[in-house]
Amino acid sequence: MLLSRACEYGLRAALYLAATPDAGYVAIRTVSDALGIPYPFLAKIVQTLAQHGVLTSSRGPAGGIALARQASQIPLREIVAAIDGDGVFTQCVLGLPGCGEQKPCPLHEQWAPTRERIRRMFDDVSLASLAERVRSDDFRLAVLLPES
Amino acid sequence: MLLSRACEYGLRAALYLAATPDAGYVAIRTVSDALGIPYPFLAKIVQTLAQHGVLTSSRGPAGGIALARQASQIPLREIVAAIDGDGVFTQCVLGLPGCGEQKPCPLHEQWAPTRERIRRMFDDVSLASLAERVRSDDFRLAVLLPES
DNA sequence: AATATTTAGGACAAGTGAATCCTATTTGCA
DNA sequence: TGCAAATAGGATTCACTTGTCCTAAATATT
Repeated sequence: MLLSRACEYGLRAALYLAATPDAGYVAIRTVSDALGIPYPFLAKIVQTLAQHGVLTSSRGPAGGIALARQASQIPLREIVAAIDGDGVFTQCVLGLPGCGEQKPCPLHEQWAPTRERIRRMFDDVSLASLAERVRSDDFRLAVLLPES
Repeated sequence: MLLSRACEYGLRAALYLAATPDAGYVAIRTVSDALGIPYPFLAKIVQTLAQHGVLTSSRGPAGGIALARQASQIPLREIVAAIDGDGVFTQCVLGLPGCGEQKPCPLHEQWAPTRERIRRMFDDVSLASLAERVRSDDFRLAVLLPES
């Protein structure tokens, strides 16, 4: 698994927010119901994203969560880094600490450019670039679409 | 983390065997000592690799483990698949089951080719293509080189 | 002011991966 | 044949991720 489950949930929730036209606060419960994610777990995850400045939140009635910035200003990498850290984009594929140009592992030469491509994908793709797809019915964020 | 720790250990052990000139059976203890991997854990991992036909093993004195085939005939992917399964090469980055061309997730278009590149790297690189590097002193398989 | 609604956050429980332990079995050698 | 050395495999422990629960704090509405 490239990303932890928490990270998958966090990305899907952020994409849901980016695709929601209104843009006011959305209750976590609404998101967890729509995406089929356990509510208490998602609440923890968005809390982390709020602490890292990806989301803002408000308590009370009419409260909920919202993107902290325009969706075009939030690359996917920021969400991954907030939840899983940036190890996916930086670490040795064999898990050797300090693997780099000086003392590389035998796979470094092949892995470094591959890893770079992964990083570039998460850097270049923003929530905005995917929001339109989410809104269309040809793509999905949940295992089964909410209403059938 | 792309690969589980068990998988990292398995790859390093297989690379160690591929780089060992002799090619007789090597004791698991020898490998675990050389690479700084906990012996009982590595014993389990190589057991899995033997069950999948990547390694052969022999008990008793002068026993140990050895590559089941020529190193050039063992792509890295086979080792990864034996330990972690092939989910890394096939699954949706958002964890959505059945994500594919029909009902893709919003990231599918970007992820599919990236994932394909990862797969190709593990398919194209064999143990043999790395063995020479391991033998040289410019690459390393352990956190600290055994003898200093 | 009181109340209902919602997030914040700590503590807890369950499940999975990482690592260990112990016994059985195989094998080479004296 | 007996012994020592090594893997095989099941059971167990430990740690971390996943998921739940409960109380506190904030906020909108009446």
